[in-house]
Amino acid sequence: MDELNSSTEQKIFDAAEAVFIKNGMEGARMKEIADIAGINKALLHYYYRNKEQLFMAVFQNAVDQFIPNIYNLLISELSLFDKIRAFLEQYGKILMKKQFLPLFILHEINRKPDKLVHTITSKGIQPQMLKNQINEEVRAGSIKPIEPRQLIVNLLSLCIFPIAGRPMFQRILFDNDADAYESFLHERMHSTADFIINAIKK
Amino acid sequence: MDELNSSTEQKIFDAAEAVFIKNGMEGARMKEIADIAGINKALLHYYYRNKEQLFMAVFQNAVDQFIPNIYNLLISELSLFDKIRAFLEQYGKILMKKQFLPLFILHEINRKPDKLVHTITSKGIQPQMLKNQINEEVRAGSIKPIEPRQLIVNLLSLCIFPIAGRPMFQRILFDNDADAYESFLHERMHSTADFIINAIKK
DNA sequence: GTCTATATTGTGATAGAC
DNA sequence: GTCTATCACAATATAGAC
Repeated sequence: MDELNSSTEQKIFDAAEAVFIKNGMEGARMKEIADIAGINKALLHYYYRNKEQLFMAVFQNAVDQFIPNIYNLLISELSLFDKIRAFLEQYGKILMKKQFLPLFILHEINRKPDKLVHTITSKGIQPQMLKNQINEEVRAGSIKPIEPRQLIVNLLSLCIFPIAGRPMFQRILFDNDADAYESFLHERMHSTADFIINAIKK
Repeated sequence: MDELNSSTEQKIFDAAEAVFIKNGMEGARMKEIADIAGINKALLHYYYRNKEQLFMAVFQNAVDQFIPNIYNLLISELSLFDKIRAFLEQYGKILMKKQFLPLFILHEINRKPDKLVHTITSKGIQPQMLKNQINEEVRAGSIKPIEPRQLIVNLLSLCIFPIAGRPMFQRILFDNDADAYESFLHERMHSTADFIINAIKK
C-alpha cells in the first residue's frame, strides 16, 4: 500500500535503489529502473536530470544509513564494554535489515574514491572520543594493551564482514541455506560482544 | 622485464586483470584493456573470444588466489591456536600483496551469484576438519564454548575486512595516509592472532 | 598474429505532443 | 507530468587486408 500512495519521485527512487544496489552504478540500466518504477525512461530524466544525479541520491542515502548517528552513544557515560555491547546491538539491527549496504558502498567508493569520499567524511565521524576512552582503559590497566584503532577495526570487521561476505560464507559454510545463515547472523548479535570483551579484558 | 618477455596473451591477461579489478566486469572497457596491453581491440577477441570469456579467466584466477590451498595446514597436527597463528601469518601475506582481491570477488559474486558460485565451490573447501577440531577443544574444555562456524567467520572477518574495507577505514581513521594504513595492516598480522586466542582461551 | 575499418547493438539523453 | 519517437554516441564484436 506504500506503493500505491507514494509519489512518482519516490517510486523512481525506490526502483533506482534496488537496481543500483543490485548491479552497481555501471551495471545499472535506466530502462530497468523505469520498468520497476512502472513508468517511462523519459520520466527518470524529468525528476533526476541524468543517471549520475539519480545515483548520487541513492548513494548518499545509503551512506546515511550505513554510517549511523552514534554520537550520543559515543559521548555517553557508559563503560567501554557497555558501549561495545550497545553498539553491536544497535548497529547489528540496522545491518540485518539493510544487508546490501556494506558491499554496495565499499564497491562504489573503491571505484571512484575521490568523487565519493566526501559523502562519508562529511558525516563528521569523530572516533577521537572513543580512542581516548580506550587509551584510558589501557592505562588504567582494566583491559589488555591495544592500539585503539585496531580495536575499532576489529569491532567493525566482526560486525560488518559477516554481512558483506554473506554471498561467500553462506555457500561455503552453510550449503547456501539462507534461513540457516539468517539464524547464524542473529546468534552473532549476542555472541560477538562477548567475543570481543573476552579478547581485551584482563 | 617481465613485460618485455611476456607473450601477447599474457600482456592481455595482465591488462584485463588490472582493469576488471579496478572497475568490475560492468565498468571495464575493452578499449582500456587493449590500450594498457599495448595492442589493438581486435586482438583481444582473437585470444579471448569475447569480454565474458576474458572476464571469466581473470575471475577464476582471482578466486584461485583468494582461496588458498590450506589443506596441508588443516590436516596438520598443529594445535588449534597454532593453526590460527599459522593461517593468519600465511594468508595475511597473500592478502597484503593482493589487496584488491576480496572486494572484487565479493562484488562480482554478489552481482551474478548463480553464474559465479561454481568457481568457489569447485575449489572443494573442506571446513569440516577444522569444525571437528574446534568442537573437540570445546568438549575437552581447553577453549570457551563457541560454535565452530562463528569462530571461522570471526577469523576470516578480522583478516579480510580490514583490507576489503580499506578505502573506508583509511580515510575515516587514518586521514587517508596510505603509508600509515600499510603499517597498521602489518601490525595486525601479529596482533590479530593474540586477539582471537585471548577471546576463546579459558 | 596484428592491424584498420566497419557492422551492430545497447544505452543515456532529448524533443515535442498531449 | 507523462508519454512516444528519436538522436547521438559508446562499446562489443566481426570482416578482411596484410
